[in-house]
Amino acid sequence: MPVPLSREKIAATAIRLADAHGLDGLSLRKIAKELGVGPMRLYDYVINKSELLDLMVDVVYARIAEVGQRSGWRDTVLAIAHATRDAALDHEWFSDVLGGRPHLGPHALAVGEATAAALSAAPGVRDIDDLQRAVGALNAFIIGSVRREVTERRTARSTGTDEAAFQASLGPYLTRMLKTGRYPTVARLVIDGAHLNAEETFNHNLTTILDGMTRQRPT
Amino acid sequence: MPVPLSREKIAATAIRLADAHGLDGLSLRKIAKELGVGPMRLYDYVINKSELLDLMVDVVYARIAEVGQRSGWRDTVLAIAHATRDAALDHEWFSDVLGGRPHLGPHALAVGEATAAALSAAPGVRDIDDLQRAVGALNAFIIGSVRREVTERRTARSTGTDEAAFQASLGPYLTRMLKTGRYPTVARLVIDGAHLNAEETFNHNLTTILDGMTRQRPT
DNA sequence: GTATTGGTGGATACACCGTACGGTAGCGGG
DNA sequence: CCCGCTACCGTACGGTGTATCCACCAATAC
Repeated sequence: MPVPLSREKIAATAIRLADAHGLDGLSLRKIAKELGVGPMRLYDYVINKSELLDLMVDVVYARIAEVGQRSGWRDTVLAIAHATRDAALDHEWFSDVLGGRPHLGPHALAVGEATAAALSAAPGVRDIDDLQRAVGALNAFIIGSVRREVTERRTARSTGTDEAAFQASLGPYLTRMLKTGRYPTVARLVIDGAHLNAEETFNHNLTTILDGMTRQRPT
Repeated sequence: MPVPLSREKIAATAIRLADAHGLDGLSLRKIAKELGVGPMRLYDYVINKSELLDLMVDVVYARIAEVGQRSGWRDTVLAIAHATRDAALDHEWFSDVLGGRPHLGPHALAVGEATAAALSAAPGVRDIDDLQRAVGALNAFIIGSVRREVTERRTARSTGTDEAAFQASLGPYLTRMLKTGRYPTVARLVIDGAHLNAEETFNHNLTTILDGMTRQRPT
């Protein structure tokens, strides 16, 4: 009644709900109720739930695209990668769809364009085949990293971070598994390795990959 | 009646159905019907659907683990990576859960152990922090690559591979977008770049990343 | 002024989902 | 022989996305 509803408003409240209760807790009925409207009203603005998801995704990409162009190709790539990671940490559901559907919204395309343009200016990227591989590798790394990190954060939150709660929840099974001695290296990683800073690790690996793929290869 | 049902049998038919109709098309009711049983019978073997998913995932990891140990660390890593990719191409739903939940089944742990053990023998991986980063980078790349490839394959299948069908389905929107001139680099990639062999690209990028992260860095 | 039309918003309905629950039938022990 | 227990199973509930129909109301035609 006050404001007549719109795709933007629907996407915004959908994002709010998804942030709060996850993608599984998101339903058209709840969105409609939040907007004080019957469920079927949403279908005047959106074809189906999948299109609504695309809408939400592109809103997030809009925020990522805001980082804009930096001075050098490398700074641009780093900025986009970190912005993507930040966005996924703010909207964990974003990591659930990352890489799972084609991102064709205008802002997603803008981010893709900025990334590709930056990489095409990198040394070692000589022709379009190089560029395609570089874009693929970079995006693959970002998608995988962000997914892993969000998943880790979720399990950490659900089990509790401290040693005791961890031992109590996954422990009965996982510690038994590790005690078998069949997974010594994994055991060492689990026991010794929880203290690494996530952003630092992300940045470190990102740097390594950029270095690796922009190095001149023997033709 | 004939064979009294078991976790393995349930997982097997669940995998068959998921292969055929995707993860969205998978339901406990359909699995039960396929087994000639009431839906609630499954709950005698499985706590809930999520545990069934974990079961399915670990069956796939069992196949990946079969590649076993190779002579050198590098061959081992390559074999595991390719086996993971192959498994995801055989079971596309696998890519949907890849990285989206902790993989704690025995076979998943075995694969993780083999990967970590191999990487710990790589040059340039000096302490456990290096190892943790290396494992993270590698897994991130694999997860992202496989997801991307499966997604591409799905959209290609749904739109049709040939130029005409592609132009007809995504064309009206995507070609219009690209015609705006705002995404010149993406346009070049889309128009010129479809012919790269997927496995080759995967292998190429994988090699690049392994080279990058096993190179000695200045302390 | 009245009848008709068009379009808009809502309620209802359907098919399906995961899963909680209550009953029943078969079987071992007293 | 009867009782109690256990293992199984059908039914039912609350939820989902979405198609369809219906009631209302404004504006037009006569």
